Parts: sequence; C-alpha cells; structure tokens
Amino acid sequence: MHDIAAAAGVSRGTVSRVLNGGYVSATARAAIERAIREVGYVPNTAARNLVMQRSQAVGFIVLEPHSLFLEDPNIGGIMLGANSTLSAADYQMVNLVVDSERDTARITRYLSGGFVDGAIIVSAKSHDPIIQVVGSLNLPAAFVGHPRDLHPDIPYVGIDNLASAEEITRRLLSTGRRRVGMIAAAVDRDSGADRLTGFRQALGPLFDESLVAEVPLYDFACGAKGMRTLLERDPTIDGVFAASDAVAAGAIEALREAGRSVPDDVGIVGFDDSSWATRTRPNLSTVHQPADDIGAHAADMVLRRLRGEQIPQQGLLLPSPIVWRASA
Amino acid sequence: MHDIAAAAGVSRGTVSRVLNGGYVSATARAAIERAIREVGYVPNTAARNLVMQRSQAVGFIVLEPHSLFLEDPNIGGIMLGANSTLSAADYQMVNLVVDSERDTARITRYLSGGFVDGAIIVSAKSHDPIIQVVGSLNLPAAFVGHPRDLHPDIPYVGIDNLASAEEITRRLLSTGRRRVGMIAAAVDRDSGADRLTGFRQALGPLFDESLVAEVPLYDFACGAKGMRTLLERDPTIDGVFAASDAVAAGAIEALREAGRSVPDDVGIVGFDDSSWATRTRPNLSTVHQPADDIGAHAADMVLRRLRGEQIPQQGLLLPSPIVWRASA
DNA sequence: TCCTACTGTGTGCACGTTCACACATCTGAC
DNA sequence: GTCAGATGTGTGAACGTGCACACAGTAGGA
Repeated sequence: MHDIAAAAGVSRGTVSRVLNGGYVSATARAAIERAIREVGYVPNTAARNLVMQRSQAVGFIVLEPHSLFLEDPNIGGIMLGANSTLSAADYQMVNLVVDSERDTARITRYLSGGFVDGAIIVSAKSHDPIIQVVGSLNLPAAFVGHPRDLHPDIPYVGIDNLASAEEITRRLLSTGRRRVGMIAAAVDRDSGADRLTGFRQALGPLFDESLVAEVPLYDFACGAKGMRTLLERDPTIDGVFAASDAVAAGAIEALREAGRSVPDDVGIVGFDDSSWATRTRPNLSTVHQPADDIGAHAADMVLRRLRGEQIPQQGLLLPSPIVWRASA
Repeated sequence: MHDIAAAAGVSRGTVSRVLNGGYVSATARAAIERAIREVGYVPNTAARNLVMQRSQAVGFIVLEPHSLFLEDPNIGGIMLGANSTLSAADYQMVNLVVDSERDTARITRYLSGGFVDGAIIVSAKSHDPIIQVVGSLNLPAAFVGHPRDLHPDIPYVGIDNLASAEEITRRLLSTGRRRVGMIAAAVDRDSGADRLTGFRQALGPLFDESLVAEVPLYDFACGAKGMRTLLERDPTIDGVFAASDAVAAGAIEALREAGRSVPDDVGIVGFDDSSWATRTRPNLSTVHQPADDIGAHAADMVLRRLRGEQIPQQGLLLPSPIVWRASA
C-alpha cells in the first residue's frame, strides 16, 4: 500500500480511503486506481484482519465422520445454500469436518484464532466440545437441526421432522393400508427420534411396536435389512414409512427380492426428497427437505448476528412439503 | 500475549519462545504455561500470519457449477482424502467453489490476499482465469485431473482414463460381445474425451461410429437417453461401455424399459466405482477411481512444494483397477 | 584472573493495514 | 473580511505476533 501511495504521489491514508470509502478528490482517486492496476496491488488480508479484528469468513462445521459426510444427501445442499448466501455478503465459507479427537483440537484452535467470524454447525450432538468452544467464544453461530439441550443462545434452523413424519404417515394410511410399519434409522439423533415419534402419533391406536424395525444408519443397506426384518415379523405388512429415501430404496430392493410389488402389495414412503427418490422404481413419495434454504437461512442468521441485529426467534422450522409420487 | 507475560512475570519474548521453541528455563516455562491455562490464551492467527507471511491453510478449489459439485461422486472423496493429509500436516483446508463470474473475482481476491499458502485445483479447464492467478502468484498448487495445456509448472495427479477405458472395453469384448457401443459423456472435458479414445482404440477395426451416443453430462438421465439412442440405432447391440456409473445406471433403466436383461441380452460396464455401482441390479463392473488417494497425493504435492522440496515428476497417474461384478 | 561458550531473558522493530485526529483548502453567508 | 461547514489530505498509533539483537549470568578451561 505504501508503494501505491508513493507511485500515486499521495499518502497511505488516501489510498485507504479509495479502498474503503471517504472523501477523495477525483484526480487523486484516478492516480491511485491507475497505480493499483499497474502494480497489481491486492490488499493483504492478514493485516486487515489484524486491525479490523475480523476475518470475513464463516466456518461450516460438520460434526460427522467422513463417511457419513459423503453419504448424507442433505449436507451438500445445505453447504451450497450457505455458501451462496455468504458469498453474496462477501464472506468466505470455510469448511471444517470434525471426525477424530485430533480434529477437535485443531478446529478449536482454528475457531479461537480469530480465523472465522462466525460458524454454521451441522449435525451437532449435545455436549460436543466444539459447541462449548463456540459458546464460550461468543461466536455468532447457528445450528442446522435442533437437538434438545444445545446451547440456548445459539439459534437453529431445520424442519419439523415430527410433524412431517406424522403427515406423511397419515397420507400413507389414507391410501387404504392397514398394517403399516416403519424402518426407523438413527434414533439416537433428534431427526431419527422425531420421525419415529411422528409415525407413532399418526398411527394412534393402530400403532404396533413389532412393526418398527430400528436400524443404525440412514442408508440403503440398513433399509434392506430393516425391510427383511419387518417381512419376517409380519408377512401381511402393506405399508412402510422409511426414515429416509436411501432407506426406502433399500426396502424396495428387499421387497423385490421377496417378490412383493410396490405400490400394489406394499406402499412405501421415504424422507428427504433426495436424488434417491427419482432413482427408484417406482419413484418415491417422500418429504421434501429444502436443504438449500436451510443452509441459506442458517447463513443469514449468522450474518445478522454479525451485523449486530437481534434474531427474534430462537429457532426456525422451514416448511417441508410432501411430494406425492408413485411408491404409495 | 502481553497479558500472559505480565501474569507470569516475564517478557513477551519468553512467552513466544515457550510457544515456538527456544531456550527457556523450567521455572519460566511452568509459570507461563500456568498463566496460559488460567487466562485461556490462544495465539492470534491473523497477527501470526501477518508476521510469518503464511496462513497454514490450503485452498481446495472446485471449478464447477454448484449442481455438478453435488452430483460428482468423486469430488467428495477427493476432498476428504486431501483434508486428511492436510490436517495431519497441521494445515487447514479451505473450500472454494467457483461457479459464477462473481465467484471468480472473490476467490482471486482471496488467493491474492495471502489467505492460503497453496491450492488444490479440481476440474480445471484450460485458460480459466483462476489458473492464471495461481500461476502468477507462484502459489504452490496441484491439479486433480490433467487437461492438456494447463500451467506447465503445476503438477497434476489423476488416473489414466484412456488406458482404463481401453482395458475395460477389452474385458467387455472378452465376454463374447460383438456389437459394442459407448455412451460417451462430457467429451468436452479431458476425462470424457480420453474415455472415448480408449474405447475406440480397444475396438480397433470393430469400431463403429454409429454405436457412440454422445451426451453432455455424467448423469443418470443422460445415461438413459443415450441408451435409448443406441437401441434405436442398432437393436442388436449386446455390449455398452458407459462413461460413468451414473450413466450406466441410467442405461440399465432404459434397457429394462425396453425389455432387455442385463447381462444376458446386453453387457454393460461403467466407470468410477461410485456408490451407484452397488445400487444397480445387477451390480456394475466398473473402473475403480481411488478418489481418496488422488486427494491425498494432490495435498502431498502441495505440502512438498510448501516445504521447498522439488517434485520430481510433473504428473502422477494412480492405478485404477477394474472391479468385475455382475453387469458384464 | 580472564576469556569463551552456552544458556536464558528483555527490547525494539517489522509485518500491512485502519482509524482518529490534525491540518489545509475552498465555498458561501453574514 | 471573517467564520462555519464541507471537502480533502497527511501522520501517528495501534492491532498481536516473531525474530534479531543485545545483554546477563554461569560454567569450564587456559
């Protein structure tokens, strides 16, 4: 910057004003802009960050093992939605995947080092040490998803898993199914638990514990395994709510192996409206997750706190409409 | 740091030596470490970056539209492989998706601002302005993939698309197929063009231009469309090399609709060994892409240049073994 | 005793910015 | 002619660190 000032015959202060706004004469501005172009000058971010006490960057923290990060159909969409919003506000998104203990230490250092001004936290479980760090640093942040007993000062954005599960189960029932089961995945997480609760509430007195197969993950293999379990427990089953589209795809595969047709013998619905939904035959009826919007809203919450605004609501649940296709 | 020095009754210099190594007495070290713990002190990265002229971060630059970034089955694996290697060396990976013009400007600023010490560049096309920036900044970098006429000083890592395509086509021929076609996707990119060339070379005199259906993208829908085209052109077709697993999955779908069985009527092979390969019925014979290793090697190249080492070879092609399953 | 080498420690400067303040000039009103 | 306000410009301090250098003490050998 000093070189630019010398080349343009002005002082550093004037160069700074050209870059950041302020009173500058037309002639000085022209001379400085010419010098900047000629020298190919770019402001040094580290120095600016140092004096401004900010980095113009927001962390996107994914608290998941690497493998799950790859499989989850929503994370990519959330990421891109957040990235678009942050870019538009001239913030850089920094991706942080926390898998091992070692990662936790590194990222704690990263967050504390003033490298990011805020954070979007995905897949948080309660009591994760990263959350404590974010809380104690008073870093503007937002959760994607809304597990209970997370940090109360940090807002969240997500969908109403419970209500959506209830709604799609009701729609499944309205197609005339009477023996309706569920393949419940990841019930140790809030999303999984809520979907199960919604299912139970929709069935009411029809609910039958033996028609719930619990599987660990939201994936294809677990879906197939869960479906086989259900078929064993009750061969007359005629409807299934799968906790995710991948689970539903696995279930369809298991049904095909067992010689059942979908939707004639068994109606099936999924969750996520991911690319799975249009790859299966028949295409899946499912709950649409607005991953893009979720990411965008989470980013927006962080940006608003960054601007010093108060966020009125503690949490935000976005609409997750049902998409009715051919599988039920 | 000043506060720590005061609390421990020493000077800033001594605190710095505790953090970065140097002669420090046991008593001083103990006092300083205690003070650090009590105050909860974390070094300020911006200040350190400023004086050290480095950021301990490496950019992961994806030159693709957002949508492609989501669909490409390899990018996630490459990303995680790179991330692991960088983390182990105490570098932070920063994710940069370049889609619009606006992104280009922002990321140019980011790269020039000293925010990253190096870069891994994925899906580069020739003459992308970002490449010019990286080249002129003399930023340690590595390409994933190896389009022609990229910057000659920047090493690349990838697989030998041509040889692998040739090999898997030969294996397909060895199953007794005689009318073998290809669904060639993204021939405007080096990977797509090389796969087509490999196919052509493997067929030799058997090659028939009319049995190549060109489609724009490596995806399911394009695969189905390409297969329908091929069936129209020659109903006696009995073998297909699909340019990717997603394309192969689409082709299988189209074959099913047309009442052909795989692999009895038509043998089909894919490329990538992505999760698609084990979702189709039958599972796909395909070329395994070691995405993880590719990312790790690219990161390693950048790290080595960061350490000032010379990288012997200009490029590195990793082995991409064929995985033989049931589709051919 | 003096010199040297080694171990520790404190101090000033530099990194490249932004910002507050002081100062200069110009315009128009009284 | 003077003063106020607007417009423009230069200067010094500060942000929090690492590093070079100066310096103090201590031990061992000539």
